[in-house]
This record gives sequence, structure tokens and C-alpha cells, in this order.
Amino acid sequence: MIKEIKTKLDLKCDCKSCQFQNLVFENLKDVELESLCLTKKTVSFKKGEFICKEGDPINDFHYLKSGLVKLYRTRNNKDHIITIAKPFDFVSLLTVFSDENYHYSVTALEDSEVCIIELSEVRRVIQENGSFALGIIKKMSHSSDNIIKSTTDLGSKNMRGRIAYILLYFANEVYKKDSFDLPVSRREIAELIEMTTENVIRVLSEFRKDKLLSIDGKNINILNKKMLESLSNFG
Amino acid sequence: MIKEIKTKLDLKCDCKSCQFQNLVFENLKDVELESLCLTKKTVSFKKGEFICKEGDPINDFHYLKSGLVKLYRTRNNKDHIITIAKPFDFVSLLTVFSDENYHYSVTALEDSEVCIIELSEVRRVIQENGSFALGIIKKMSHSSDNIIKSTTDLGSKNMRGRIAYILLYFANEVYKKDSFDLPVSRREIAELIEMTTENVIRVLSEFRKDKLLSIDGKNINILNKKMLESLSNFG
DNA sequence: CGCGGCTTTGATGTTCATCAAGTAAAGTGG
DNA sequence: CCACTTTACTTGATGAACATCAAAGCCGCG
Repeated sequence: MIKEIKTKLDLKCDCKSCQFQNLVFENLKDVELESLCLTKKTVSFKKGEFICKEGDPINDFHYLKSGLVKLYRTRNNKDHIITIAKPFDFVSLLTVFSDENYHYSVTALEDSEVCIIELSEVRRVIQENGSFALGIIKKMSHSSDNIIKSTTDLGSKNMRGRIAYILLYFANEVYKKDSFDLPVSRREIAELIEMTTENVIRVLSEFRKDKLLSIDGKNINILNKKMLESLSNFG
Repeated sequence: MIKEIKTKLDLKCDCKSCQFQNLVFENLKDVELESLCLTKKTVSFKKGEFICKEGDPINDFHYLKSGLVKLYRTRNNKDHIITIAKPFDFVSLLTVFSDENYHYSVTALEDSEVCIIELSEVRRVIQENGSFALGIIKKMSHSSDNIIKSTTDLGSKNMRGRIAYILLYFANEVYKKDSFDLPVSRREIAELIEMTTENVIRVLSEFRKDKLLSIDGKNINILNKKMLESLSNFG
């Protein structure tokens, strides 16, 4: 097994240092990985740049190597953030096989590196390699489950519960520590949990006054996680 | 091609009259379809019966042949309906490859027939038949897209916009006519669009008074679709 | 029959969005 | 580099939207 992986790492393309394979692509034969890598481009996006745009034709499969991005839909001049994707998430996974055009936009929240592979190539490998296909399916299922979980979780929460929920999400899921810099503006938090910008700020200030956390601009430091958790669960 | 299909229809199992094949299963070879059918059971569920329950182990792949079902998650003693599935929707599609246990429950809204296939068998065919795998992936992508679309659509709407939206959903997507019997209680509508039961009723009464529709118990007759549409879009 | 669940309406209060106004920060062009 | 514009952030006041509580009628079912 270790030998197998080593062989893959010796391929010409710079997939050497890419953890791509360790996830879905572990099921690929060398020749398949190589052919995928041939059409592959690695593109860097600066914070704020579009990675893809709602309505654009879908030609490629996108995979986030580093950074952080947001997926969102625009309706009546208002953005709704669907989810925030971390490295190892297949950012274009859900929509990419559904239609000819993107149903939502993706932009970089932090400077990000994205692997781009021709969709036709991925489609071809799916057809040829069943284990790879099954891996893709599992990943999709997981992404979709997570989105459903968070939207139903948020559904019945009040403002404080929502803010608590999203702060815990950043602390536990994204940064894995209780002090971090918010990768999003107050407005983007609002777009993520269906609130107004003003109320996001108000609740954050309230939490600060109640010593649940300290705030310095984008920096959040969680001081009373227990309380935050019970607000998130109960609210 | 027609000959090919006819051959399939002559199989022992009662897949003859099942439109299953015309969707994803069209990509199956005879031998594969036959092996799937061997483990297949068709089960009837009466209105209100559980088809699967949050937390139960996942052993089977479920496909809705006839009827109507709701997928929902229970949190803090409150149900949140994720989506309503029609025939040809793969009801257990999204969660089924993600985890060992169901992340949500499914119950019948109308008397329903469900095809149940051993998951291990489906998984095996995915591994063996790339076209079938790709078909499954497309279906999943589509389901997921629809759920995302409706939740983001609903996100910023007020009560009247939500009710208009869901009524148009039943009229356009489910029943394909402007007069129909609601398959759900007022409370279930509330659980679907995040409102209280009382307000669902209030808005429906309001629409009745405004001559947008007539109501007789479960029966809804849309009288002013244009207005309903603009409420749904604008609200 | 009576019980529980579904439906309906009204009264009441809370939560939240909107409006307004001001400060701070960050990008832009001369 | 500084004036200028724009965008992000913050707080308060106000009213609208919505949930909650209460009460009563209705229907199906054991």
C-alpha cells in the first residue's frame, strides 16, 4: 500500500505534494491519475476574486487545495451564502454534474489555490473506474448532508443562537481553536445565517458585554464556550 | 435501442411496468438489472407510515415508485421538512452513501410504493458499470441542487412570499394543475417553510379573502396565479 | 361518546428589520 | 502621499413582522 502511494508520488505532475489522492483519488490507477493530471491546472485566487460565477458554463471540476471559499447564490440583489468550503472539500462538487451552467458563485475568502481539471476527463474516469466513482458519490453525499444539516439546524434558531452556531462552526470546524480571525465580514455572516448586518453586530457586541468572547476587529476570542454551546443548542 | 429495452422488460421480476429503468437504470446491462432485481422488494406504505427513521442503520437503497413522501429532520422536538419527494425521485439518495445511519426520516404523505434494493448490490453495480455510476451522480447532483435552490429561495421571503412559493410548488411541480388537494397539514407546511401553524392558516385565509384562491379543507384552487407569482418573487 | 389532533381566529408581546447617523478603515486617483 | 470616495462597522430609535398564548369549533377514531 505504501509502495503503491509512493509510485503515484513519482509522477511528473506536481501532484506529489497534493493531498488530493489521499481522498477520492486514492482509488485511481497510475495511468488514470496521470491522464487527469495532464489536463490539470493549479490556479491561485486572491481574496475576493471569483472562482466561478452563477450562470457561467461548467467546463471544469474544481478542487480547493488551500485557502477558504464561499459558495453563494444571488437573488433579488441579495447574496445567500450556501456554505463555506475548506481545503479537501470539492468546491464544485454538487452542481457540477447537474446542469450545463453554474447555479451558484464561488469566491475566495482567503488567498486560495484551486486545482482545475477538465470535467470531461473526470467524467471519463468515473465511467472507467468504479471505485473512483463510488468515492465521488460518497463525497457528494457528505457535502450535501452537511448543507442540509446546517440549514435545518439554523432554521428554528433565534439571532443569538445563530451567531453562537456560526462562531462555533469557525472555531470547531474551520480553525480548530477558540481564537481566530473571522474570514468574513459582518455582512457575510448575515448572508450565511439569514440576518441583517446590524443585528449580527448587535449580537456580537452583546456577547462581548456578557464576556462570552472578546472582539478586536476581525479577531474573535471565545471566552465562555460552554455558554456559547448552550445558546447554540437551545436558541 | 427499442429492442434492447424490450429485452429488459421480459425479465422475471415485475420491473416490466416500472419506469425505474428509463431513468438511471437505463444504463444497466441485462445481467446487472437482473441481479439488482433479485434482491429487490416492493413495499407499500400507507399515508403516515415511516419508510425510514433518523438514526436507523442504512442497508437499502429506496426508490419511490408511486405516492408522495416527506424527508425531514427532528431537532429539539420540532420537525424540519427538508423536501418532498415525488415518484422518480430517489428518496434515499443523498444520505445513503454518506454514513452508516440515516440522518433524516422519511414518511409517506400519500399511500406510496417503494422499491427497496440492497445497498451492497447497488454499490457493486456502481463499481462495475461506469455509466450507471454517472447516472447516479447526476441524479444526486440534481436533488442536491433543488434543495439548495429552495432553501436559498425561501431564505429572504416574508410569510406571504413563502406561502405563495409553496403553493406554486404544489401546483407546478407536484400536481401540474391549479386545483389540488394539499398532501400536507397546515403544520407540515409550517415545518417546510419555517413558520408557525397559526401563521400558515392566517396567510391562507388572507389569500382567500383577497380572492387569490379558494379553500375547502385540504383542497386549494388557485384563482389568481399571476398575483401569487409576484408575491412569491417579490416577497 | 369523548379524546386527541387539526383547524381557525383574536389578543398580546417579543423579536427582528428598517431607517438614520456617525465613526473607522480601506481603497482610488490626482 | 494626501484628499476623496467608498465600504465596513457601530449604536440608537422606531415600527412592522412574526411567535406565542388562549379559546373554541371541527372531525375522525377507538
